[in-house]
Amino acid sequence: MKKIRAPPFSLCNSLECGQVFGWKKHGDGYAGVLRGKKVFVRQRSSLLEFQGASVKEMRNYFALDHDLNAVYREISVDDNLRKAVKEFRGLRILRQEPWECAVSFLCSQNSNIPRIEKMLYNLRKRFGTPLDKDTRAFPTPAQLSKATEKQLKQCGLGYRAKYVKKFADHIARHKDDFLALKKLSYEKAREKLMNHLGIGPKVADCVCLYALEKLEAFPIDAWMKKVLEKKYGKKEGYAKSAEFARKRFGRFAGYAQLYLFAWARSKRHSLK
DNA sequence: GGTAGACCTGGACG
DNA sequence: ACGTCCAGGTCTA
Repeated sequence: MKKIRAPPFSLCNSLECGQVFGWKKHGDGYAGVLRGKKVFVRQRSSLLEFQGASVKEMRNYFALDHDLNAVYREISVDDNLRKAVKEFRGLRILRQEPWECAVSFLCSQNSNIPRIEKMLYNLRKRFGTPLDKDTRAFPTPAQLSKATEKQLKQCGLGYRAKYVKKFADHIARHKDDFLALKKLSYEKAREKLMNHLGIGPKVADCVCLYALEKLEAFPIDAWMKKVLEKKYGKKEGYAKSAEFARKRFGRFAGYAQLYLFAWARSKRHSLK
């Protein structure tokens, strides 16, 4: 078992806050797939212990280079944030693989977490490369583009099947698109993502934040809408609300979003 | 540029 | 049991 010291870090907060869908509880840790390799990871006090990937890959994926204390200093501008940070300390915004992240959030629309997990599980099971007898990698763009819309529907995607199909076809033909997006500004990358059928403001922001390192992205979903309304008196549309958030929380607004999201979803706070 | 309805599906609720 | 509602939005009109 390899080890990295990583304070402040919380593995369960990072993997269970809803930013990523591919990890499964396994014994005292989690099992998942990273860069096509099966990985097991667990936390013991401030030590991140793992096998299946290199130290460098884990550092990068878990964003151990993010200076969380600096982030906290910038986003702790009111009581809501201070409480959320206190409760979810160590939660990090991961560097997900953009393709998998985009498909995940394409599937997430107008659905719920158990069902999203089921869709993604079905996609892996049916189209992913086997790694061992009970693990499959997330299907590549080429693998998914070979799937028919009907097969995708059989995985439970519903009307999202068409979106995923079209997106897979495009990415399979333009393999470097995500590399290019990473180099663009947040605004440009977001605009390009939104050109795809099925990717609107929210999904685009999720991909920007969780996979393209655009930490100023502030995805607004149903939960964030409630938070903005109940805690900040904001009832405006997406663009204005996001602008408000970026102005208030600064260049790490995305971190503020994820902490507020986790905090709202923990249900210890009435938002009704 | 902003806003109602429809949309696959399955689990929860009455 | 069985209809209705709703869920991490987006498209279309």
